[in-house]
Amino acid sequence: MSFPLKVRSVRGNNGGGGGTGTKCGRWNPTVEQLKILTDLFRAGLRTPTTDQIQKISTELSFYGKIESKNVFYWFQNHKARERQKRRKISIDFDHHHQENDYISHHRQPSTRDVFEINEDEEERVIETLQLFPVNSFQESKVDKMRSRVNNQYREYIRETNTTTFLSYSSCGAEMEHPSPLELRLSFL
Amino acid sequence: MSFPLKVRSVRGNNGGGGGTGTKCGRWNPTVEQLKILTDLFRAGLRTPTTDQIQKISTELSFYGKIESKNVFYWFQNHKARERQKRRKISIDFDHHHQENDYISHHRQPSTRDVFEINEDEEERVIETLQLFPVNSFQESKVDKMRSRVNNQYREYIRETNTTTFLSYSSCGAEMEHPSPLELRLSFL
DNA sequence: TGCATATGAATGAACG
DNA sequence: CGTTCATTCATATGCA
Repeated sequence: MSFPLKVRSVRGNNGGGGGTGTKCGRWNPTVEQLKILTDLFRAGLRTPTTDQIQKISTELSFYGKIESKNVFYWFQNHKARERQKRRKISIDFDHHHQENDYISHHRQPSTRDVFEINEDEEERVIETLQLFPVNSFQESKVDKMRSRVNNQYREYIRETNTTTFLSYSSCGAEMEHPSPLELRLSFL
Repeated sequence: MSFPLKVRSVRGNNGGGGGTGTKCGRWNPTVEQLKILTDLFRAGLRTPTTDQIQKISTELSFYGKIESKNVFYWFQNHKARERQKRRKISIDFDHHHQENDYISHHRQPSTRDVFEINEDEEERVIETLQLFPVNSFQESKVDKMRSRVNNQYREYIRETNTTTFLSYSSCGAEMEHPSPLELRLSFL
């Protein structure tokens, strides 16, 4: 089903111990966090940059304990699973081989197969996000640089901190929790 | 939470398939292999040369199926992830509560840092390893090779074809499986 | 209760 | 080397 309609039971204890559970096991997003993440994803964000991850993390930290790695993993997983889902579906669709015998022995339940074909269709990945107006004119430049910078300018990078966009005017200091997507996107 | 200390589970059916899994998919280090690799890493080894890779691989093959490329990738990944882990620590301070001054941390995100995953403290990188006396006399050659080696494994492969690095004349062509770290290091 | 599933986390492999 | 992708591991969770 599209995205978790499951309302993670609100474990109230998101304060001290871990926010994810009683014993600080693994992070478990709160509904607010999940909504924001999902919104961002639906808006086209797939592979946030480091700064984006940081900002998202910071923003989400208001709603509960979270680390940037959680945001990182979330996007990685979400993207991967969307891809995987699509892939399986297509295979199942055009190939459609039902090898009954093949499944002879127990297959490991660990392997996730995908079953749901339904999906509230996502927007195609927006190639050039316009979500980040501040960076807009620089973003493409940065993007291009990102991949090749490391070859020759490895040492340089430190200096060429291209990110000269500090325009989170409303980011953080004392922010309400903006509900609207628009507002959320703005802090990036 | 340190980390799960997952003893790579039962996939280990090291018999038929491939030693790494039922389907011989990708390599999965056995605990012994992992320990040796980790030891070497902790001892300061970061970017093994081609022959070192060969020797390590040979050594590890006793404990299970392994190819040299696995060793190559392992070090690449381990090094990269250690770095990104460390890099992240600097900015992922507690941001549970917003600082009023957002610019407090300025650190140039080289490209994409990720996060911190805590882990047992690593030894500092030993600048000049003395662990590998055998190669000492051909230091320069090794140095030259080194830059090529770490580009891509393909290049690494190419390298192995054209290079005359069969220089483990007296260095453990066939060996027992030494357990102690000292012994392990010696075969390099 | 026990399995199926959803998903956080980890890591092998590989790309640019 | 930094980044990204694919697959797997490990849990949490939902349901019958």
